[in-house]
Amino acid sequence: MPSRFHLDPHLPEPIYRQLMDQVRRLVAAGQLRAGDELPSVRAIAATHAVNPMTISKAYSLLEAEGVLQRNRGAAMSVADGADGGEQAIDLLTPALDRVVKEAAQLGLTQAQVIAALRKRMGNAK
Amino acid sequence: MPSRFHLDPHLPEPIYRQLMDQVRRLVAAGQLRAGDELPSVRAIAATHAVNPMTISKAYSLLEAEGVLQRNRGAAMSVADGADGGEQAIDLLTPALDRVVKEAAQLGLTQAQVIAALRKRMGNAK
Amino acid sequence: MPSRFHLDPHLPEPIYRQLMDQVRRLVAAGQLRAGDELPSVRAIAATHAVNPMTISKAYSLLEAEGVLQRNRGAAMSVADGADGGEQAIDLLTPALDRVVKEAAQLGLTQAQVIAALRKRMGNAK
Amino acid sequence: MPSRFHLDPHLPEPIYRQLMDQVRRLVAAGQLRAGDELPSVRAIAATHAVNPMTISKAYSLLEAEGVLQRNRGAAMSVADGADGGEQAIDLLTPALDRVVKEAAQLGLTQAQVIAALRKRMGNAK
DNA sequence: GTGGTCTAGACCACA
DNA sequence: GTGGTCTAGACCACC
Repeated sequence: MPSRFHLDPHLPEPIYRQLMDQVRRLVAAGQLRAGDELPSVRAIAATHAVNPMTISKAYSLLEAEGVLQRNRGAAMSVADGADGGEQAIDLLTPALDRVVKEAAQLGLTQAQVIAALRKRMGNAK
Repeated sequence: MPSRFHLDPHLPEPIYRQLMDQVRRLVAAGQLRAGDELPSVRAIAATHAVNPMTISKAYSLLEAEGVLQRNRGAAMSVADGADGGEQAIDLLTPALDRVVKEAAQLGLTQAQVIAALRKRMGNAK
Repeated sequence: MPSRFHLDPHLPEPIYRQLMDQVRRLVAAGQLRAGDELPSVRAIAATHAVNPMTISKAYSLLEAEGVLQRNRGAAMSVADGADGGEQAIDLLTPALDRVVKEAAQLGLTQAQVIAALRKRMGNAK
Repeated sequence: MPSRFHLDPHLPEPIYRQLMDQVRRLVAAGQLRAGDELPSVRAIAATHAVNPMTISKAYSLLEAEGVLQRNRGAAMSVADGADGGEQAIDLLTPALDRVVKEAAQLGLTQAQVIAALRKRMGNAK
C-alpha cells in the first residue's frame, strides 16, 4: 500500500498528471504489481487537500490507458496486463529524447553531455 | 535568415516558447552572434502558418531577457552582450534534471541511464 | 445446479444484472423450467467470489418480476407462470435495437450488417 | 460543419459518452474527415444546455484516443491518422457480439436472429 | 464503503 | 476567441 504520493499544486504540471506519472512509474519500477490496490480517491484527496474529482480524473485516465482496473464498489487496482508490459527504461525515453535534441541544437558533444549528467546524478547507485 | 526554425503547433510546448528556446540555443551554440539579424515576425509567421502575434510575443520576451535588441525600423538582432553570456551546457540543465528525477523514481542506476543515453545519441560527435 | 453462471466483475454491466439476464434467458430458452431450483445465494457468491448481497439483490428483483419464487426455508425456484411467459426472441430485442441504431448512424446497409452478423455467428446452428 | 449532435440527459448513457460515440461514428462514416473542425466546447454546451466541462471531458478523452487533435487557441479537429483508421463495420462489432452471445444463451438459430433483425431494420437501404 | 457523473463558477495559458 | 484545470458540492449506482 504505497499510500504516499507527492502532489504539489504549485508545480506547473497539473496535479492529475503528477499523479498519473507517479503511478505509471511505480508500476514500471515493480513497486506496484498487478492486482495491488490503490488508495481510494477520497483518501488521496483528503490527504493532499485536493478535490476528489482531480484524483478521479487521474484514475480514470489511467484506466483508459490500461494501467489501472476498476473493481466495482471496491478500490481500483493495477490492471492485469500492465504489470510487466512497460519497461522502466522505456518510460525514460521522452526525457532522454529531450536531452538529445537540445544537446544537438546547442552543439554539445556526447562526452560533454554525459559528463554533465554524471555530475548531476552524483556518485550514488 | 540564419537557418530555419522548427515550430510544431501540435507539440505540448507553446509555440512562442519553442521559438524562444531555439533562439537561445542558437545564440549559446554560437550559430547566432551579436548583431546578427533575425527573420521578421511576418516572415516566420507566414512560413509556419502561425499567428504573427505569437512570434511577436517570443521576440518581445527575448528582448526583455536581453537576448535580442530592437532596431528602429529594422529587423531585430542578437543583443550585444548576449553573445557569450550563457554557457551552452547550462541551457541543458533543465532537461538533465528531468532525466535525473525520473530515473530516480524509476529506480534506475546511473549506468543504466548513461547506457540508454549513449544508445540514443548514436556515436556521432 | 442447472449449469454454471458466468459472472465477470470487470464487465461494465453490473454483476447483479449479469445474473438477472442470464436467469431470464435460461428460462426463456427452456433450460430452466417452472419448479426448477436455483443455486443458493451463498453457493453462487462463494463460487464467483462475489458479495452475497449482490446475488441476493438479483434474486429479489427476479422475484419481484415474477420470474422466481421464494420457497420458505428452501432454495428459490422458477415461478410457475414464468416458464413460457416470455418468448426467447423478445429478449433479444434490446440487443437488436442497438445494432439497428448504430448501423444507421454508421451509414451501413442492411446487407452489410447481416453479412457481418453471419460472419460472427459462424455456420453453426 | 456537422453542428448538430444529439445529446439526451435522460438516457442512461452518460452525456460525455453519447458525444464520444457520435463523433467516432461520424469519423468512421466519413462525414468527418482529418482536419475538419468540431464545434467549440462552449458552443455545444450552450446549444444543449449542458455544462462545458461535460463536453470538454468528451473531447479530451477523444484526444487521448487519438481521434481528435488539439489546435492551441483554435477549435479541435479530427486527428490526421484517425480519418480512415477505423472501418465503420468494426465499430458495429461490440453491438453484434452482444447479439451473438445473447442469441446463443437463448438457444436461437442464426435464421431466427436474422429474420428478427430484418424485421427491425425495415426494408430501407 | 467505492467510483461516476454533472453542475456552476472561477482562473489561467495560448493564439 | 479557444481549451485546461481546479473547486465545492450534489446525486447516483454498485457492492
